[in-house]
Amino acid sequence: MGRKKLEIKRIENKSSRQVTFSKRRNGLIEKARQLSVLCDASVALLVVSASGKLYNFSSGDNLVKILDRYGKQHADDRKALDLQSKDLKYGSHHELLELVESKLVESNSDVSVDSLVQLEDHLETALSVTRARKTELLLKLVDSLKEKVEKNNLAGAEADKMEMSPGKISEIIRPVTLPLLY
Amino acid sequence: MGRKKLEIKRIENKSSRQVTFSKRRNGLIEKARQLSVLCDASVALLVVSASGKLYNFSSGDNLVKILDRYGKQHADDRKALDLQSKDLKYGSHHELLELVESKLVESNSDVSVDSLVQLEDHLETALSVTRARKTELLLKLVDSLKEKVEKNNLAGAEADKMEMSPGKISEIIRPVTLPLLY
DNA sequence: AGCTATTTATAATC
DNA sequence: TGATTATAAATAGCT
Repeated sequence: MGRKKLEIKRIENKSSRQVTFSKRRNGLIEKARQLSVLCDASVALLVVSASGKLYNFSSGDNLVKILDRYGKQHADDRKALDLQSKDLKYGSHHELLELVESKLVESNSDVSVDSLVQLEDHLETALSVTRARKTELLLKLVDSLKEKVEKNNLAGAEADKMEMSPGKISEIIRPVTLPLLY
Repeated sequence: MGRKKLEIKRIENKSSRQVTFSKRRNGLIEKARQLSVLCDASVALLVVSASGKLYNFSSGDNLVKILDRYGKQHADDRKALDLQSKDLKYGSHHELLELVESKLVESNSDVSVDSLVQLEDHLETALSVTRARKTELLLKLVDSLKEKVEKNNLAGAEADKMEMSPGKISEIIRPVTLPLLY
């Protein structure tokens, strides 16, 4: 929808790829918002640029607000954060599945099966939104730690006793994450 | 972009809401696909209609293929499915966080912090895609259980010894899921 | 599900 | 970046 028809394949020119990314990302997020409002649907959208920046949208504002409360309560506390995500993430989902299965084998109603399938979808979407929100909380945690490090550098100034280059840190961490990324 | 300008608020007429949902959902998914291709970005999109049907898109095809291998190996086996999602879900993410924190407090390099932040984003996106895929596997599981139930009904035909209405099943399950959904 | 009149999104350009 | 504008796309209202 521009001056020329654009083929849908990777844009080779780096700067126009970036410009297009920025425009289309905004457009996509706006479309997602519109769909959720117009049609009363739950929408969760995650976009990560090639350079690694995260953008997201989710229609689950109620959920986000509740998670915010949790997050503020425990603020910078790592242990509390873990507890929260663990609680929200697994227990109930697993329980629900146990229930779904045990009830399914006992039931012979198509309608009930369909409603269970729908329920699972809702639950999974809610969990996805929850997890996206968790990312945001983790990013804030990282930022606050980063601030602390910067303050230490200004104050103590004897900070390079254990300095590590970006390269080295990457080497340590990539082996842990790669099996998940492919 | 239609015959009339449409305000962005819930469409009250049920059938036009449904039609609009169908059209715009397709449009949104196509846009998501285009963004991922044009700009080399990772995109994950989840849409759940008001009636509970799930539609999703993710650019993580490599990931999906690997998960398919896992899924086929264990096919209909519930225990294996749980093990799989647990393995993919928590261990490495948690380990990564431990590493990130311990290295952050020891490091004073902005660059390394940024690269870690990016790494976390990538990881979280990959996990989100993984979880979306898990939903699909769970849905297949439910379907296969449903089939089994149907077969039992055809064969044995003494199946209503423990029948349960849709309403009753909902009552049992909602209390478990609601705290997550709001 | 198809069909257009319109509205939107956006590619090129500045 | 940010604004402009000519065009391509998406889609609202009908059938």
